[in-house]
Amino acid sequence: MPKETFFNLSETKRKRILEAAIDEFAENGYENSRVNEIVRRSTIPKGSFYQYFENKCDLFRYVLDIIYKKKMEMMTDIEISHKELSVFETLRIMVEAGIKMAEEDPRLSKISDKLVANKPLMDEVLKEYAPSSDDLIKSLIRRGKDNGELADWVDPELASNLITAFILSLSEMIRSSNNGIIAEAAREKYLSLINFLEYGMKRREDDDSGK
Amino acid sequence: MPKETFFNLSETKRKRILEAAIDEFAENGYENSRVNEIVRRSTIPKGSFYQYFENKCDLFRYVLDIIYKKKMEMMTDIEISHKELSVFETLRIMVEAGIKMAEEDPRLSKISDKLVANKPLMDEVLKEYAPSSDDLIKSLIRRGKDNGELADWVDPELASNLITAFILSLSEMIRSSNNGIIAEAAREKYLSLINFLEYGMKRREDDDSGK
DNA sequence: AAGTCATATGACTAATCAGTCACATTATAC
DNA sequence: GTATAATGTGACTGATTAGTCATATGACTT
Repeated sequence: MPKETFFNLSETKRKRILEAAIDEFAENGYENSRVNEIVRRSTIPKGSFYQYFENKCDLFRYVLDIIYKKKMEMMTDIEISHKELSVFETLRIMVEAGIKMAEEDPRLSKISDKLVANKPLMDEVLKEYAPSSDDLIKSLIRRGKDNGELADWVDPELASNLITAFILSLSEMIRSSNNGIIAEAAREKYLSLINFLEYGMKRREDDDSGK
Repeated sequence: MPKETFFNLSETKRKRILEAAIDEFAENGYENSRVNEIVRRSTIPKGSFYQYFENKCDLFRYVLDIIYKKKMEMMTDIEISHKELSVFETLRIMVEAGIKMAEEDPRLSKISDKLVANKPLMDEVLKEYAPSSDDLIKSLIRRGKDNGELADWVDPELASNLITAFILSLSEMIRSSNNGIIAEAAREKYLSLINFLEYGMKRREDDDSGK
């Protein structure tokens, strides 16, 4: 968490610093982002940076926190943790929220994508957010298998990797199309791909599929 | 390509340098690998390194070349470019070759996985290996759509991303299981996942699926 | 006006790189 | 044996980092 001094700053200055940080993290990911650059872009002296933040990591985690809260905010009205929803309904909601994020501020979705793609860093961060070693999607899959929604042959580890990967690649497609029309096409692709996954993974009455 | 001086070296020394480089690249990927470390591990002076190679990139591309040739070698007996094979038969062969690689030398498969996961670097490298901007899998998908093997709704870009991602995650699973028995389980998962993809993506007689 | 405190500042340190270069050693030629 | 060329060598350069610190500024207190 940033120091008190940061929160004592005027909103405009705080915004300026955050914008610079988000730009830098979105462009380069955590490891390749440079404090010097954030400092240059937000026109604050380097010394001040370390008055506001413990270190680079401190600022990064703060940005992640903002992203996390924004994503959660976008999902609240649909009450994602509600048990009644099926695995794929939940996925559809998560995907819709992701698209909304990517449209609203592509930089934020880029930062989380870059994080998810960086396995060791992601594991580090997950330790804080998720008590178990499971991420959101993996636990969703587990629940689906437990309540018989998903076919027996589905491997939670593998399926969640697959789903994560496909969300990532779609998210990238949306971002690379700064054109709203193409983004609409990507939304359709998202949903058709979830249909595809549902079609392949759901448990059937005469269950023996996939194997 | 390494300089002539490198190829004039005794085989043991050349091996030692290559082993050190493969270790380093597998552990850290291209960008985070350090020439200093390669030099230290292979107990050659830094100056000599630059007598043998133009620069770090020169050595990396040479290692990639070795990996590429090894992978091709593993696929030759099955003649992958043969037109008769279906998309998913080809995929199965590629996956089998990938598993063989990962078992034989996990470091090599780790290097290529790290490369594939690094989009900008991968694009750079692809320019040299693939004349078009398509990688192997994307052109495979295109062929499958052209000859009516795959359903109309399949998007080549998306499908190849998806397949690449799932091969990556399985490859990682195999590597993380240094146990042969678990590797065998992963092989089964690989194949069942290709079945799953085939099941979902192939064109049906009464075609309207997935959409 | 003097004192006290939080904040501002940018030159500085120390580490880590890739890559170079002047000089040393060894092999080859005559 | 001496000249010439090829190789070996590690200290060095220059760039780029994250993070520090001594000092300056300004605001508020008495």
